[in-house]
Amino acid sequence: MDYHALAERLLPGNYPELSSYESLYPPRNLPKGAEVTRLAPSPTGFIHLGNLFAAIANERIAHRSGGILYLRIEDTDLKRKVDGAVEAVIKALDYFDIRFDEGAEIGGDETYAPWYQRQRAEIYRAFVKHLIEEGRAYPCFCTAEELDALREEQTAHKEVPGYYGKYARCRDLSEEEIYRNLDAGKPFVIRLRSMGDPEVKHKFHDEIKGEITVPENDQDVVILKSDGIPTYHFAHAIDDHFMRTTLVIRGEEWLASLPIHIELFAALGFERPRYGHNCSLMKQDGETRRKLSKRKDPELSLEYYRKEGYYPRAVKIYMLTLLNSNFEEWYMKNPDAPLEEFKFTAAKMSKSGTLFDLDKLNDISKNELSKLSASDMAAFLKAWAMEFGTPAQQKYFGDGEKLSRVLTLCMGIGGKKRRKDFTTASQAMKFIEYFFERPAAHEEYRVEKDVRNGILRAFLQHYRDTDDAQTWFANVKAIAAEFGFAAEMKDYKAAPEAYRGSVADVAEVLRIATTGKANTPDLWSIQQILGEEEVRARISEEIKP
RNA sequence: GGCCCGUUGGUCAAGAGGUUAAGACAUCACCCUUUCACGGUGGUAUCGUGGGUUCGAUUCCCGCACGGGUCACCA
Repeated sequence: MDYHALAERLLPGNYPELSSYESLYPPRNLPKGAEVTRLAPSPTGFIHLGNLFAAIANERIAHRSGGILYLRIEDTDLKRKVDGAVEAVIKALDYFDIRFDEGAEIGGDETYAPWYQRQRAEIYRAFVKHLIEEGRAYPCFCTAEELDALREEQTAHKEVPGYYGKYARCRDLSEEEIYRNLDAGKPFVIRLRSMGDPEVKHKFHDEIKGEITVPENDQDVVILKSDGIPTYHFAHAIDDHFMRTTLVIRGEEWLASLPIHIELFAALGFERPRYGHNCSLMKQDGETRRKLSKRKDPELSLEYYRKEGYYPRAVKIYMLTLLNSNFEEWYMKNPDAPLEEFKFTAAKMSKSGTLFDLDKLNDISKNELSKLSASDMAAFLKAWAMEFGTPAQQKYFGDGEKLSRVLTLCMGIGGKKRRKDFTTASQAMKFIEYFFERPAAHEEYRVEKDVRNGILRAFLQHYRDTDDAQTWFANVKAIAAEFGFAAEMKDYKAAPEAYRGSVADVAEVLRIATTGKANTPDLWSIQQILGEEEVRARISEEIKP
């Protein structure tokens, strides 16, 4: 068969010499050991923790080695395209300090552009044409229905499904049949003529998993779809070669198609990048665990964490602890060192699926937030409130001086121990709300109403804004004694039956009346911030007939 | 079902042919304390299973079980 004539018929026109692409996209001039990695999302705009997980690994490996991280958009499937998706991805990752050196909507070195696969159609076709000329690729006229029927038949006979060997009907079409189909205007795809035998296995070094065995591919996979756009597999081989990617860190779900990629690189005569297949982030789902899914787990979208007001650094630290098993230890030893100093390696990445643990994230968040200065905390909360907060919450930030006093108190700044009361910005808003508004509701009092009213009245009688903390608390103790509560906890513990309760119960009455909550930071300090007038008003309101 | 990957406490995990099998989160108890949040002390809890190799295996080898992934003109 005249493959050149066939190639010309299938993909007419003049394409550049293949070798010219090698000089058009020359090897990168980078120091030895520098890794070129990439993120290659499809433009659905949806980005979740799993994407961030992989993104951090790629970013760290590239930048730690003095290499390049670039963003390529895999838009070969039009159905997946969503407007503004690329900007959304860039923005979402930027929130976590993931910066690209070059790529779609980023710019940077234009040598390896364009970064949208749809704009690279010519390169793909040039190489597909070449494969046809070599007899390594052929047109296939099978319809979707025929392929479905084939798959069903194979499944029914317990055969491996797919387009291979004797099932590859168009593989050995005669010249005459091919041209008859073409003349009839039948749509076609281009398939790889696979030379592999899946019974033959090869050892393969995976940067994360170590030695693995990979069977040869025997599937005549589609490399060019009927719309003239390549499939992922083919675009991957071309792009990662010409964008000079050195290391592909990607999800484990790609391991199954590694045989295809290996054959493709070989057929094209390209040197392969190294690969590392990282485990997926799992979620407990009833009895079993499964990979995080975009459909079922909206709460795992990055947007969710932004809305809740998680501190981005905390999320990043949690991801790093999952990503590199020795990170946590390093971080404990170097709490103040920049995260960039950690020696991130692919080899230290986990081989097995990791269950996402919200408790752990929350713990890290709490700790990270507790390290912030009052002004950094204010800036973080404000940014959150302006985007997600209620108008009332936004108003908190109008009075900078008061806010600063509130945060100083709530975070225990200046004290011996930092407070750790909240995990997210949204929790923080709830935590400080009583400083800015009268409590909308009061938690339930444990002390009965008559006694309660007595305590509140007595407090109003003795309360002076100028009292220091000791004097203030001495007052509370006196009131406790007056109403039959133990003024000293020790006394109460020694003989609980001798008292109506303890000074703790009295303090609780005042606390709830002032803040609406049974649990707060130091009440004297809170009252100092609120001011005498406001405190009196709130307490008076709680004296109920 | 075929193929591939994986399996140390509830979770993330360190670890080496001989260890009291680290640490963190969670959990429980106690201490501190006017509440809470911290902080402190201590506790419960782990090598999937069967067979080898070996003086000795959680560690090395094989089988099995279990979990996961994948088998598109999606990526």
